[in-house]
Amino acid sequence: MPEYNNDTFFDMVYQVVRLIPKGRVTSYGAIAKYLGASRSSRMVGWAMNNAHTLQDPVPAHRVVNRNGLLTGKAHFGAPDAMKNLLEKEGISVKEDQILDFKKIFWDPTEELEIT
DNA sequence: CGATTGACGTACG
DNA sequence: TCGTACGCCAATC
Repeated sequence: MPEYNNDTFFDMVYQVVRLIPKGRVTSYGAIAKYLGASRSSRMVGWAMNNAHTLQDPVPAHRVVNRNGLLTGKAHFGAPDAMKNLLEKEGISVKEDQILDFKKIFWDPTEELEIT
């Protein structure tokens, strides 16, 4: 059974992802950059992978790559699970590509201030 | 314990 | 503009 790995980076990723407002999305790199590890964007993806095992829900469907492409949709079980969740929040998705991505993009480095 | 992989992104040619 | 190479760190093989 998975425990709460409050190491730092991973847990911070989970927290930021949970802070993503409904109907908004962000990118792995944006989160990594917010954490001060812009070059560790891959770890954000790994965090999401581990997030699947967490007890607390993590809206990983609101996290996409820099292109606004649903690269992680394959990890949701169903091919359209991620797309369904996004559209359910009012986000338009076409061919695994988020429409108006630039518009609904939620940048933690701007929306959230580093305390 | 060494090599490979992974939900990415940037740099370089 | 497109394709390839590398970095980053942890988990898995």
